[in-house]
Amino acid sequence: MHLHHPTNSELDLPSVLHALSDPQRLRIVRQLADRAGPCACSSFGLDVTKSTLTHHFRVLREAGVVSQEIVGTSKLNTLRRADIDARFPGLLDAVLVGTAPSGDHGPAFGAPLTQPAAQA
Amino acid sequence: MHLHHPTNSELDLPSVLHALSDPQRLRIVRQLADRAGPCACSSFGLDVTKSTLTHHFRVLREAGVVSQEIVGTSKLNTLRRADIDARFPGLLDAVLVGTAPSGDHGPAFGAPLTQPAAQA
DNA sequence: CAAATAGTTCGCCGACTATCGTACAATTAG
DNA sequence: CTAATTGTACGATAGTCGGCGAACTATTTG
Repeated sequence: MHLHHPTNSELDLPSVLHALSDPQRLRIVRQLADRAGPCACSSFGLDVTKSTLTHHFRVLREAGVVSQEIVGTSKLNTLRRADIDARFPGLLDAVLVGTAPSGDHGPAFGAPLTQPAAQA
Repeated sequence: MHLHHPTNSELDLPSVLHALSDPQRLRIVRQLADRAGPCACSSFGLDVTKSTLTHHFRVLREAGVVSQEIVGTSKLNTLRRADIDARFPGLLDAVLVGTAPSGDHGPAFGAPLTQPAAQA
């Protein structure tokens, strides 16, 4: 099953900005940038259910912000940094700077990397 | 009547990105950047009604992207470039580069860049 | 096989969005 | 005073969005 990823030249500025305009997705992108390696969807400590998580990752992928690869039962996410930089130079850096932990209500994503619901 | 403008430190990244994630508003911002001077709402050649225009300018103002000043029957809009640059360095430049006329259906109204008010 | 793990899919909800049209207000020009 | 110009306010409408839960698929592991 091939997940659809927009090509480099298909990247659309309004779509990318929209993908980045949600706080949850912004947290995902910042963590992805910090970690600089593929991460499973469930490893971001977001306080939303799995289905909502699926939704956000699809928005990010369809806008071309992340790429996803299925490995086992996981879907590994990678920031498409080079592609976005090539098409919209400086955009990602600016967004990441503007999302710096200082001014952010940090979710302190050190502890609860588990789903809020769906377990007991 | 004082229009509400968020202060510099009230600028919120998701809100700004959301304001910029609409094609019409992106056109407004690009033109504002090109002209580098206050312009009335109706001088952007957008193919939407006046009420829709009012809506878009309100979104831009409430996100802190533009400032508005009432002069006569007009409302003059200015890009809050310095404020945005201070809070989110590089963001506006990146967005403006990514909005270059190449990929846009250029409005091509090179003529009426005149300010309706303030002179005659 | 059975259980656990990781995501997906679907339907639903409430809230918001972009758009319109009509009616209105305020200022400027004749 | 009477237009004309510029924008606002107020619905209304069709659509999107973020969120949930429940049921499902697929893979890995005991």
